[in-house]
Amino acid sequence: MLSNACKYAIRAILYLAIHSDETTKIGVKKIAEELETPQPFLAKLLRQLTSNKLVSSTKGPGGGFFLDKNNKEKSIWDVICCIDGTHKFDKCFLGLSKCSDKNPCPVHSTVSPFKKKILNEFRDKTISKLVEEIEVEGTVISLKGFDLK
Amino acid sequence: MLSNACKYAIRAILYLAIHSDETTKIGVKKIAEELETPQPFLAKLLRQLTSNKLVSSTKGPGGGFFLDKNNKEKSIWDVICCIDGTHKFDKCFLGLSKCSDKNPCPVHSTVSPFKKKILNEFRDKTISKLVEEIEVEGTVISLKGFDLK
DNA sequence: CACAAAAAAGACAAAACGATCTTTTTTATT
DNA sequence: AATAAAAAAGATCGTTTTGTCTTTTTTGTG
Ligand code: FES
Ligand code: FES
Repeated sequence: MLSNACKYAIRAILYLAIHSDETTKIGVKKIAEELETPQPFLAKLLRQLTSNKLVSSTKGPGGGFFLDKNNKEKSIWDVICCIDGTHKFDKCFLGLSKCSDKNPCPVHSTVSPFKKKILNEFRDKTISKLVEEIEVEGTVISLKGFDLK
Repeated sequence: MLSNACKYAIRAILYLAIHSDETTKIGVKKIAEELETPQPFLAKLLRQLTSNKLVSSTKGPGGGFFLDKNNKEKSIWDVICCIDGTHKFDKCFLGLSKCSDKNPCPVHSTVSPFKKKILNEFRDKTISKLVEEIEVEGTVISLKGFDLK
């Protein structure tokens, strides 16, 4: 569904949403370690997010990445648009150029409701709202330190 | 979600399910034209499907691809397993190594139910059942000839 | 048998994606 | 001013995916 890049980006944003603010900035190195993602790759993604106003950053010693008030009002959907673009969600599951109720493919009726619902949730829920949920539900953005067998 | 290859394969199988049988075989050329897919690429995929018993074929003049009784009892899921493998459905939406209710990621609760539902439908519905539906509902596996603006 | 039609097989090319590395710019601290 | 820490920028590399091409094998037909 999403590219690796996009998954890293979303997790990084959530990490920043939880652990950073205007006065607590975090460097790529730390983020990459915590999320167990390739560091230079993540750096590039963070740049892209920063230039699209989804993440804030300051250079120099003590600098790093963080989310400000504005950034926290963005949504997962904004991140997806920024990194992957929307076409994956527009396209038909079987590769027809357009997914539409007008000329549905044979799996349209099973796939389409799902797509719409997820899309709405991703679009409507702000990062800060999502972080609230994370704190309540105890969900997880990294498996670092987990002992999976 | 699915690779291009897999989408082509599914559509090709559905095409064959509708238009072929033991006595009416169809060549790659025709199939590729009707589905508007790259011909040599599709040929390779059909070979793969054939060697996995999802499609039947005969060589020589008058030969071609077709679905026999057995082939029509397979499911979309079988095609996906054959071409893409299952890992895309096992993996977490945000890229955590395992998607599980045990250590859910922040979007697990919105994504997971749908994944399960779709997976079941793909697994349980045979190709022949699906073709029945296609005939009733008038869904479409190619946009060839459609005038989309 | 000779021929032609078709799939089977596999080598090869191009593009997208994933990831790394090096250099430059900015800036806080000494 | 010098230094060092950090992001910004961009060049580069490897792999996977996608797609093409050529050759071989099989087989029905005249
Ligand atoms: S038309 Fe294929 S998923 Fe909607
Ligand atoms: S754990 Fe992420 S989708 Fe299930």
